Amino acid sequence: MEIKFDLNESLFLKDPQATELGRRIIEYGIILIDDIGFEAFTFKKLAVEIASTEKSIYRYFENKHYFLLFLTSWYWEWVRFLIQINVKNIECPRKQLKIAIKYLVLATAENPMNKYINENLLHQLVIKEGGKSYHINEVDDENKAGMFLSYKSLVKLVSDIILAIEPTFLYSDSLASNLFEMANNQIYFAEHLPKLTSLKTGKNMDRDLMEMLNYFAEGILNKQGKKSKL
Amino acid sequence: MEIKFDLNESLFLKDPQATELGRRIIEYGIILIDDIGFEAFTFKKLAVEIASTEKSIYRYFENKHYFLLFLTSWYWEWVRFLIQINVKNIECPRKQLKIAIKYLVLATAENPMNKYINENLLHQLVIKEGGKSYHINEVDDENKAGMFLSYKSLVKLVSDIILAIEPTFLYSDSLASNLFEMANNQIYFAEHLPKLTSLKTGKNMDRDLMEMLNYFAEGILNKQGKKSKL
DNA sequence: TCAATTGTGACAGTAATACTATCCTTAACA
DNA sequence: TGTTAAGGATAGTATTACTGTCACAATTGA
Repeated sequence: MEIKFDLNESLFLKDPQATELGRRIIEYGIILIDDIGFEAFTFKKLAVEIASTEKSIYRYFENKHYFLLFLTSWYWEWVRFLIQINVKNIECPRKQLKIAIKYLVLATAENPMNKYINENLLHQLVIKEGGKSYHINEVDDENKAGMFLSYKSLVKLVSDIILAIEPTFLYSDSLASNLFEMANNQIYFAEHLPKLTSLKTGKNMDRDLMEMLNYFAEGILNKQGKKSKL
Repeated sequence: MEIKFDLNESLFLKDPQATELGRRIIEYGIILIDDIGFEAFTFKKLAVEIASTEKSIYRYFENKHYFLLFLTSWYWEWVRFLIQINVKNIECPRKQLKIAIKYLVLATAENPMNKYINENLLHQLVIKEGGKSYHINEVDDENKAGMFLSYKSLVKLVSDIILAIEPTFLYSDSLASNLFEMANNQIYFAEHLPKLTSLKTGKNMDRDLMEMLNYFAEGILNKQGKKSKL
């Protein structure tokens, strides 16, 4: 099976999802960045890996930063897709939020849907390198060009669920974005800087993280929501 | 006035706080990174800026990554210092947490204490580039070498306050680190990706952010803490 | 007070990075 | 059968991220 997202066209020069070479760039690009890190990653190294040339990769992406942005956008689209289809037939918004949290934590742990995208590796990549896609000097220009639309729609989806739970809640966007940022951060900390988190790596990490995020979200929402719940 | 922190010695080759040139490297390094961003920043450009040479800067720092780590560590030490002295004579841990939140938000907005470090710019730098200091492939080695001790002690300080409020709380480390990450992130979003946050830029942003963080922290802690509060 | 050390600048050099340009081959398509 | 597009081969450039050597001035210490 294969899934294709309509990503913002500023992200690439030629849609890599549409050609054999493009898909190999994505597939082995993810593997290589995961392996050596985004700083050490170059199109030259990737070209050698897939037995192609630097120039050919430059025909798809202007530079490695846009490539990273493409990968993270694909990931965000994928998480949004998963949340959307799993939330569709649930009426209770509190249950919807639980489901959203579930899929933002283990988006990739189940049901790999693509021949050429390893969603697990991609999740690891977003955890480690995702922030670098928007912590850049050119953020305002790129934002104007629509390069962050995928992340914004994902946050909006969850923010709307939060508002359905508590329509007068003042911080729905912040809570939504923080759930994503926190999830990825706490996983990263657990794996590399364990003093900075209460999460422990291991078999139950995903489940524990889901519990933690639910606990936080419930606490924050109940504060104000008490009246509407009773 | 001047303040000097004892930072981990792995962070530099020669302590830049101790010499005139070292202090100029710090002063203009912060300005330059703020201006052009960490990716475009090079020791060559900084050398031109301060009318020195690339080689001289390399005598203080192995590379620009260690320089960033030095700056962020300095910042974390500074925030910890501020929280510590302002919390000292307060007994109520809930008030202590409020104070911690206050200083993590506007650490630098008041009382600039250094001739050669512009704490405001440094805060902006940490907001934009801070995550890059530990989202790197070498994180485990550098962690072993003690390069992240400053951030860890800061998180521990706040985590302990949280535990004083609610000794049975399971997520004190995660809540503490998330308060820092969230604060910086939400400011960055407000300034560059406003769809991702409920914060608005402007005169009241700091105050609003403090309120938001307090609201979140209280909600999360009250959940369990209710019994001990009544 | 002379010698040794330290800190810095001047300059040179290198491998890798981040591209850009040109040309050629092959496959596809019309 | 002629035309176009995709990709490979090769070359070239400015910049980056360093390392090495030497010279000089100021400080230190014996």
